[in-house]
This record gives sequence, C-alpha cells and structure tokens, in this order.
Amino acid sequence: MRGASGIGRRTSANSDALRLWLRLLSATNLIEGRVRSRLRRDFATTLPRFDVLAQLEQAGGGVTMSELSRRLMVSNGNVTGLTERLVRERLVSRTPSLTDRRTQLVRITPAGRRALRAMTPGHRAWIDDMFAGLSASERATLAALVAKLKRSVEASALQEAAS
Amino acid sequence: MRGASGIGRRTSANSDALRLWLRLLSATNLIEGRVRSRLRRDFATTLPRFDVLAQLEQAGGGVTMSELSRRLMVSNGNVTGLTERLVRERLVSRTPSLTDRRTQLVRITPAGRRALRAMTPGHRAWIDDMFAGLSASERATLAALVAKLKRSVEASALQEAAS
DNA sequence: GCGATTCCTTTGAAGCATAAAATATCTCCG
DNA sequence: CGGAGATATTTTATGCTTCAAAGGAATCGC
Repeated sequence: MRGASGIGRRTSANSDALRLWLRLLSATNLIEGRVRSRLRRDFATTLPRFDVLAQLEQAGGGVTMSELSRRLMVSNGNVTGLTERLVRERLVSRTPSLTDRRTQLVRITPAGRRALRAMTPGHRAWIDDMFAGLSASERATLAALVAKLKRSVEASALQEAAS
Repeated sequence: MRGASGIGRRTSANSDALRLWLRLLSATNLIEGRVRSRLRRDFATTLPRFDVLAQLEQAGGGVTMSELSRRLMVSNGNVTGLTERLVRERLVSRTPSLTDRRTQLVRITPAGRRALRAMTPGHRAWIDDMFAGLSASERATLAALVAKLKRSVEASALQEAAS
C-alpha cells in the first residue's frame, strides 16, 4: 500500500495478515472490555479474578502455582499476587504440598464457589448476546478458523525456536 | 433476548459461544504475547509504545490526547502516562493547542519516525509468519467473520445502552 | 454576560502484567 | 552419598491499565 514499486506478490498477503490481525485484536479487545466492565459493575470483581476461580473450579482438586500459571497463560510472578489477593478475600485457599515442599496447592473455597456460581450465568449470557449476530454455522466456521490460526501460530513459534 | 422461553434450544448455542470466545481470546493472547516479546527482544520496546507511534504516524499531523485514546482503545488516563514516557524518550512531542487551551497536540518526532521505520518490516513479517498457516481465502473468511462479530458486539452494546 | 453543561486532561489508588534474579527444594547421575 | 542441574515459587523493578475524582476550559442557552 505504501510500498511504491510493488514488493511483489507478497505485499498484498502481508497487508492482509496485518489488517486481519488488527481487526482480530480490536474485536477481542472490544469483547474483553465489555466483559470486564460488566464484571466490575455487576459483581465488583475483575476478569483475572474470575478466570482464576473458573480455572480452579474446573480443575476440581488442588492446583500448583505453575499449573495455574499455565492454565491462565500468565507469568508465574503474576499468579503469586493474583492468588494473594484472592486468599485475602477468602475466595481461594493456598496450602503447602505434603509431598513437595517447593509447591503450594491452590483451591477454591466454598465462598469462592458461591461467588463463581453467582457470576457464571450472567457471564455466559453476555457472551451469548455479543455473539448473537453470528449464525450457528458462522460460529462453527469461526471456531475452526481460529483453531487453525492457533496451530499456525504455534508452528511459527516452533520454527523460530529451532533456529 | 434474555427471554425465558427458549432455554432448551439455546443451551448448546450458549456453550458454543462461550467456547468460541475462550478460543478466540487464547489465540489473540498467544499472538499478542509473541509480538510483545519480540518487540522487547529485538527492539527493546513495548507493544503500547509501538502502537502509539504507529497511530501517530498514520494520523499525519497532531493528535489530541482524547483522539489518541480513542484510536488506541485505551483509557484517557492511560494515554497521559504513555505519552509522558515517550516524550521522555524523545520519540514523541506534546505541545499545547493554539486554538483550544484544553488540548495538547501529540506528534511523532523524527527520532520516533526512525524508530518506527526500523520496527515496521520486522513486525509485519512476524504477523505474516504467524498467519501463514491460513490460505488467502481462509484469511478472507476469517476477516469477514471477525468484522461481523464486531458489528454484533456493537449492536449488543447499543441494545443494552438503550435499556 | 452568566450559569449550566459538556469536554479535555491529569492525578491518585489499585490492580494486572512481564522479565529477571533470588531462594528453596527436588532429582538424578556418577 | 554428593553435587549438578532442573523445577517451583517469590521477589524486585518497571510498566501498563482501569476507574473515579477533580481541575480548567470551551460552549450552549438564555
């Protein structure tokens, strides 16, 4: 577009990918922002807190800090502060492991489970509303393409790591 | 839309939307994280800084703080600190408007333009690599669906604002 | 002209996020 | 057994982000 002489066939593909990425980012930011502000307004909480509770509930038993970090896709340093605040609010418990003195086991408390249950239906309804403009088949196509994109990104990461 | 009667049929659609959303979020987080760490590693900068420079370059002339806030889709308060740091690094200038004493005009400096030009090709190549697993037609389909999703989200926002 | 309202920006408090270094523990190989 | 490396977690420094509140400045209505 700005390149004068036509860098070649790849120019249009490149711009396509960049534009697509910016569009994707803007759409997810839009959704994420709305979820965040509704969580704040309706439940006086934040998205990371909600995510921690949801992951702990889904995990069932106790989860190590590292495992939580992987599941949330955030750094382990971050997980320390995150659970710290949730422990302070009594929504989560953190106990040393009996078998490995390096690790802590994080669990959702009954209060945490109550809080999560109070939020889940609303949360699901917001998402549903926001995606309502897409038909079921469009959602299926989108899901497949996003899955493929994710594989593509992971492949590109592997390729770079190998060099 | 939240009406009572059709909970039966809508259940699976709901889970679909939620799963799709989580997948979308995880894919964008993956890409964003890679862009962020490469910007840090190769250019010793951050994504928000890059975004500010790119927006200012694209804007051409001076841009008010509010306009920058809208373009970046971040809060006003955030823009203050962001430009603050970039001004300190001499990549951006900030001058009071002559016609409206409430506003500041932010501009990219020659040094900022140089820095941006140094980063742009690499940035575009990363994105291109990460999207390489999708064919041109898949990218086009994805772009169209994301655009439609965005409209859907905006419609849902309007609808809520009206109530 | 003047008051009310709206707009632009900054400030302050809290939280979220990363990377890098420090600490502690575990594991495994010799 | 002992030490080298791997793993789990916290700490530190820095930066990004939001919301809410507050200030000054422009504009609208009269």
